[in-house]
Amino acid sequence: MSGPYLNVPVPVPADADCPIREVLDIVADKWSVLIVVLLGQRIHRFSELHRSIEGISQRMLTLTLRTLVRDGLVARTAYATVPPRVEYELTELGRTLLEPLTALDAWAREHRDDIVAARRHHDAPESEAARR
Amino acid sequence: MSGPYLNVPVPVPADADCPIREVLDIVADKWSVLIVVLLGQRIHRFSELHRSIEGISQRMLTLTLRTLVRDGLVARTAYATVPPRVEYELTELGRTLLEPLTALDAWAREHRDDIVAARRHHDAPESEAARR
DNA sequence: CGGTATCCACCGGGATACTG
DNA sequence: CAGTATCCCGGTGGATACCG
Repeated sequence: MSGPYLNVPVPVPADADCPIREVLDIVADKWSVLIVVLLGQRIHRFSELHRSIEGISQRMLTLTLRTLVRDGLVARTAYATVPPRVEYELTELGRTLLEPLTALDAWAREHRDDIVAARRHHDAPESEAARR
Repeated sequence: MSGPYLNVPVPVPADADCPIREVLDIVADKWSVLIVVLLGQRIHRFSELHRSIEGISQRMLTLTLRTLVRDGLVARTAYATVPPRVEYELTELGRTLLEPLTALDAWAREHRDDIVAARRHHDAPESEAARR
């Protein structure tokens, strides 16, 4: 863990069907990860998700959930009560995704300050020396 | 590792500034992860990246690299030769991102078949019984 | 409550041409 | 070689209204 580069077992991602591109197709959108993470904590009703995810529209919540169900990551259970009640939870497959997502979350927590610092340094007006 | 849910230490992601959303802002686009992964293997010249990432336009490669440099994940080195030569490599910070990305890649490799199966099952014409 | 349906604005991103 | 500049198309996703 001390060499200049981690020896990652990833081949060239430019291939026609490439695992990295596939996983990006699933999670690299605005809402999927947030939903999976929330469902990783407990079962949620539709309206609970709607309230918990600030800024999401009803439409996008529906569409994103539909895709997650289709991909086998989320299970949908509808109860024929009135008013209706629909619950969403992670499937076994969906739960396996929590591990890498948690790693990503941990990375974000550890390095958020570094990123903010990098941005500030980059956006600093021209010369890095000479302050007046 | 056998309970119904992994106990992930992620809080509600709906907060104003939330680590998960921040990391998504960085990697949840079409090209950033592919570039980081390629640079995780070795230094690349601009044209090497261009050839290695199938489907990327010169414009998007430039823009994405610029953002990655700004975020402190990638370092850019230009040599004043003619013709010019520009090399991109991961920074120390960028290399730390390889670990969670590798976890995500491993997940994709392990579960790609499950996802394909889930999709096929979901898209199966109506009734799961009765084949005629 | 948990959706659909419709309309539309925005912008990510491709194609192409040009430059230091 | 490594970009920049311009144009423009299509899909993502928000707002709103309606439905079972």
